[in-house]
Amino acid sequence: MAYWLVKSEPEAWSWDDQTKAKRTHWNGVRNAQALINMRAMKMGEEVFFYHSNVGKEIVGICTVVREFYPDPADDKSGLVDLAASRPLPRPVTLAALKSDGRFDDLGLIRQSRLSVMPVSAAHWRAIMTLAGAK
DNA sequence: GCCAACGTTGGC
DNA sequence: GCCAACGTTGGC
Repeated sequence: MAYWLVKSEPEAWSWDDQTKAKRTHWNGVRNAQALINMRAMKMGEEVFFYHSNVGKEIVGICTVVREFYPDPADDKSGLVDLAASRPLPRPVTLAALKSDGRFDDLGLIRQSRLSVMPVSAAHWRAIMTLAGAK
């Protein structure tokens, strides 16, 4: 069971939008590394939903409801489907992760431009604790 | 196949 | 709004 993190600018697509939509096609990813990560996502795996630019915090958790498939509209891209699962009781900010010290090798901090990345089980648990979630 | 120029992302 | 980091493009 792997864990993931996806980023979205809330002005383009926010956690509220994701919650209302129930299930979305996560499309428009062109970055090679992000696509490799998307290919590795399996049904039912959990994904942190991070607000970039505005908020800069992890706000909720989605689950993978459809594994990677090619984008019919763009042969250089592909999709996974994500469904909102639950919000975090307390969002975890980028500043909090940076000042904590345990997350220096988290993709979000190490490679800030990557939009889809794996999260280790240890990091996942630590972030869940910071969020006041189980 | 190299690399300079350019575009985009995202933190500050 | 600025700029660093990094990906992509195109001329050679």
